[in-house]
Amino acid sequence: MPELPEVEVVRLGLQQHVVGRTITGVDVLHARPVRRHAAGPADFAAQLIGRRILAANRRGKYLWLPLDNGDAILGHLGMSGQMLVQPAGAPAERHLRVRFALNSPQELRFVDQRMFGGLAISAGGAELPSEIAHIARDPMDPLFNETVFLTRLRKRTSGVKRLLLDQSLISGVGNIYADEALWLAGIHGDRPGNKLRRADAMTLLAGVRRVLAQALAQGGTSFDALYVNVNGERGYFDRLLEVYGRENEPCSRCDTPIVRAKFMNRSSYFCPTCQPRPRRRSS
DNA sequence: ACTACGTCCTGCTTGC
DNA sequence: TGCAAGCAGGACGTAG
Repeated sequence: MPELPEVEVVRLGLQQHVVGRTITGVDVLHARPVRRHAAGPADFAAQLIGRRILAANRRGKYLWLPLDNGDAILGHLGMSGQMLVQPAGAPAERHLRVRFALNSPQELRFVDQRMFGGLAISAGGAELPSEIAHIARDPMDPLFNETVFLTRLRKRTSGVKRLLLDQSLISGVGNIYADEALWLAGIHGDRPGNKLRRADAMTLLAGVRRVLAQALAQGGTSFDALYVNVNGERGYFDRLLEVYGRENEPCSRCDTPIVRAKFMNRSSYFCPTCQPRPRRRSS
């Protein structure tokens, strides 16, 4: 479940190991992850041969690699995507989808079990791919406009959890860190945005920033091992999590058992004492 | 413009 | 033991 901290860890790894390299070969092993490249897998590969990678950038949970012809490789890890830097001769991973040979002993591999993620070429997208122009800046971005965010948030009628997951409003937050931030702020995710006082909204934003920063600070080791664990078996964020995945465990603030609820076909975790449910909207 | 819901994927876990 | 259903979930398309 890569969210901002995990994607940023990947970006840093790409910056270190891939930027400056030239692509000498592309092997698309499964068409699905390049589905957003309309011209198809063969064209995807052909266009990239010989291109040099100039940088590794991120907007929200999207990554892009600007190329020396003004285009960019645009990527999203989805739920289970990994960017791995491996020795060229290393055995193929079970879910290896795309392999990039480089002018280097190492190659770049896109591995993705569930294939919600993918790669595409963004024409002229080196600066910022037009495909992700609608994605808001993330709250750690120096150019994130706090005032605009707070104002927009407090005009919306949806529950704040849904709003935190709206990447056009604020990017980088997923299901896990949304729950953590709401717990930090003591706000229930069902509270409508337009029912938040400005101080509540600011507390919530502070919670988002705090949990993202803490997770990022813990996140450096995964890519050093050339492996980003996105399947949750051994996530090193586990010990930081206060509510996510902790159903029936005592809240660290008040000992009330954490509750799990269904939300948007997925789970939400919260403390019913620290995060009281809003009064139900009369219909 | 905003809201809400369904869909895409695979593999692990759960239940009968 | 076997099989099916449930579950995980980010982003997008669609309808209202």
